[in-house]
Amino acid sequence: MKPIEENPQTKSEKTRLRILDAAAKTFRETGYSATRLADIAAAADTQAGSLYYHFDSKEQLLDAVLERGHGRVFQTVRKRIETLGDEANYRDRLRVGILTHLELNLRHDDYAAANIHLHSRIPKSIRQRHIRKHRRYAAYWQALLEEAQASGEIRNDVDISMARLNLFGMMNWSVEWYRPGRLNIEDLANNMCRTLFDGIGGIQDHPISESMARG
Amino acid sequence: MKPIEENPQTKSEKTRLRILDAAAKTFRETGYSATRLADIAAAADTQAGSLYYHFDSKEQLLDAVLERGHGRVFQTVRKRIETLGDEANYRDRLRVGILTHLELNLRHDDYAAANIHLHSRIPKSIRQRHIRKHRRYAAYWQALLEEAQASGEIRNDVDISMARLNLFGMMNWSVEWYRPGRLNIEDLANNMCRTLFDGIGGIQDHPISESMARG
DNA sequence: AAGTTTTTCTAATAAAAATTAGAATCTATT
DNA sequence: AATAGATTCTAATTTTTATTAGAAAAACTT
Repeated sequence: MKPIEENPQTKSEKTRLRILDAAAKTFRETGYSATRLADIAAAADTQAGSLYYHFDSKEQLLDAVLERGHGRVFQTVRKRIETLGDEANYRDRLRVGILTHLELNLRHDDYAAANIHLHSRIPKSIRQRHIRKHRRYAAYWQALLEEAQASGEIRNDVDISMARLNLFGMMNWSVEWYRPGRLNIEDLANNMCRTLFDGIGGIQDHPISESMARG
Repeated sequence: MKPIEENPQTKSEKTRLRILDAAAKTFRETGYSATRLADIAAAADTQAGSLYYHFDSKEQLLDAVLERGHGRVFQTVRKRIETLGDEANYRDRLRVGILTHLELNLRHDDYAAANIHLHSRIPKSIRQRHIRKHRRYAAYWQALLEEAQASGEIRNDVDISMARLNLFGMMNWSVEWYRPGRLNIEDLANNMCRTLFDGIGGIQDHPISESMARG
């Protein structure tokens, strides 16, 4: 099987891509185990048997979907942040990163969303490889946040790993609840960025509460 | 089929509960579609066929797991917050709520975690009923946050629905990454609470950035 | 246009898993 | 200890789905 072309030319390549799109969409909506090849075929307007001309197995189809999705998110996020240039502050960089991550996951890209959706539920056989990729992506954000802390834009008492996990939580959970239309993705990104940096608490100081004091 | 007893007495009730525990654990770890009845049976130390003496179908098993899990989380969170009494401030109430939610989901309760894990991927046949329950739980937190805002502990310009979704994101995503041992759940809860209220940003004011200014 | 290659379809086959039936075992009651 | 009822096991059966095989159709070459 040839690698997936970004710009399919031949009929075969176009069909392969159509199938892959259908697979991403269906996996995302239904989960890996619960989707039948017949579902994917229907979404791609073909027959289950025909899929085998382009892919060796259901598992390989999943592998291709995850591969493609992950690559695109990482590349796009990095590129858009780099475009801001060196003078940009970290808060802006992070907002752009958040926006890009959300746009890909919520609007453009079933491939990306499938990655999140299937996160911990991929069959063992292909898990290893993809977990490694997730780690690399996490490491990228980790570095970004650490630089932000070094620059003073994040307080020194903040645990960066924890901050990253909280941020990923906000972002990735949106895949579960977000539905297009009602809410603008840019607003959502700005909101998450603001919540992360400034919190939602009032201006006034909070007295240290009991359970905090003993901790 | 009788309702599930909280304190099983008869042999039958005990076995039913053992099976349900096994189902919750397995569903949580593997997802609904991907777990086989044989897996559940193995975890319950019995045979696949024997499950049918206690449950009518795999689907009914899932239904029972979700039911039980949801009920317990909601009840426990509410009770522990009420225990704080009227004089408690909202930040403390929320911290206790977060802690309880996390404890149930990360440590005690496969039933609870299965609820989150399967969230949007429950078979249509039983989805409706459970979505209604999730809504009720969400409404409880929504009210809590609205009261906090009314009391002044949350800024007036904060969109409470969004804040709730962000908080749920932090909490529920932890089910994907948390593994017992390394990190203390109380620390985690305190951290999330602090991030939500105070953010991670430095003390100094941030100049309003370009994209914010035009929004 | 005839023939060749590529692609897709239809209809088997095979594998996996849920469910059922009936025999076997266990538990409680007398 | 004998019996009846409850529970569990084993071994089918059925259902569902992935996968394969071979025929048909489409596209391309000469």
